[in-house]
Amino acid sequence: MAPWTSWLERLPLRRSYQVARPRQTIYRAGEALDGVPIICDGWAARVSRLSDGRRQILSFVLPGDLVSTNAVFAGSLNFFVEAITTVRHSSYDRADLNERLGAEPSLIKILVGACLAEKDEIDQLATNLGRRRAEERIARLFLHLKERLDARGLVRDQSFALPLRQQHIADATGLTPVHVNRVLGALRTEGLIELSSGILKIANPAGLQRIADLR
Amino acid sequence: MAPWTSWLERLPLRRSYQVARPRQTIYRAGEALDGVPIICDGWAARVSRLSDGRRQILSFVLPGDLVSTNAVFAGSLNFFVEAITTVRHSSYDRADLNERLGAEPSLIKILVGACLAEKDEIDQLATNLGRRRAEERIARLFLHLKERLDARGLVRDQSFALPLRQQHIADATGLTPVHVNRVLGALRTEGLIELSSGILKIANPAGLQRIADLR
DNA sequence: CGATTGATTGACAAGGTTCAAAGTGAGTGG
DNA sequence: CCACTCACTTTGAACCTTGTCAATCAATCG
Repeated sequence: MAPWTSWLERLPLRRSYQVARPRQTIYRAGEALDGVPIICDGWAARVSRLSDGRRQILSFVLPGDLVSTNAVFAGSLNFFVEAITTVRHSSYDRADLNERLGAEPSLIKILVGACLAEKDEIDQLATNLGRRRAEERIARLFLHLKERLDARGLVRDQSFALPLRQQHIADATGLTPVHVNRVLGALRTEGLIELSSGILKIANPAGLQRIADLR
Repeated sequence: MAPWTSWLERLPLRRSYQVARPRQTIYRAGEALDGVPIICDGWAARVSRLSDGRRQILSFVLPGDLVSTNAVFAGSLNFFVEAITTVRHSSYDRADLNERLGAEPSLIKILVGACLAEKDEIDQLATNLGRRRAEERIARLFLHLKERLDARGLVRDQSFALPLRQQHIADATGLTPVHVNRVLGALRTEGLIELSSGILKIANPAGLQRIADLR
């Protein structure tokens, strides 16, 4: 994959930074959104909330990520954005960005590609939630995160910083925190992962991939 | 909502029709796709398949629908397309369509809008699969289909043709056919729906919406 | 008619949830 | 330095939703 973020970093349109503390809601579904938000630093999540408090994490937004390509074209979004760690974020001015896009067709191509990739990701997520069991979902989540972080050079010796609470993992996989805890215990016991104090090590990549049903 | 399909119908680019029989795979994930397929007649489904045979229906494609806006920009797709009923379908030539898009900025707007709507739909699906129970999922599926068919004038007296087998409903909601059967039984018993010989009647819309957690 | 496909039902198992309690670890203030 | 708090993790037991297996029933079709 091409360096995932270069095109974003090169755009000289960035506005002032904002900082959000962990657990803070950065954006509320439906709110007017003047800019196109990107996460500069820290982890955030796209979240769907049900009326009775149930939550589904639709994706994790990692440093350098556009929150969603939707924001480039639409003035509001249908999901919440929440900070997981302390998050530094900023926005492109939508008008500026669109002007820029008009001038550079190659940028449009990249953006469209990102949008299609986002769609494929959600299709994947829906498939995982609908048809995979707890162990599979969690294994895939970890491997997926590892892949994304690897592209950023944030993985060393099969290990990376994982700032997620078990509640986050639960909300991302459609499970309860208690069950996440048990599955993590099992994965640990089987020697597939080591997870403590915010560091996840994929101790047995092949084994985890087998569980994740990844060829 | 604007007439959902007018822009598609007006494009004079349509190619020859093809016909697929029920249960037939119209497109296989990864296959080269020269055209941009649309469903002219009948119901199809976007389907994700796991290696062990599990299946997840990602969306139902109704008459007049583009299968996916992805096909406008990409030469292959990451899901299967399968016929549910007998399906008449055809494709726009991608080059033709793109040329046309270049000439008509308004068309681009419509297409981008459709793409964003597709993303929101999948987000919805993921949320349903991850965080809602069987009854909720099925109730929402029915109400969602009703809404889409209503926009096409295919709903009369709260009733519409539903060509789905219980297996389809199961694959769309992440359940087993047996459990779908039981939930349908319950919904019938509670007087919320009437379903037989391919006709679904929403007998108690308010009640079903309550179950569906739709305000 | 036999064959096939789908719907329905029952008995049982399993995966996951709920509730509740206890354990752990990192601040924080005295 | 200790006690206290807070957020999170871990564990157990009971429970519930959904899945599995298997059989029967119903409808359609050549």
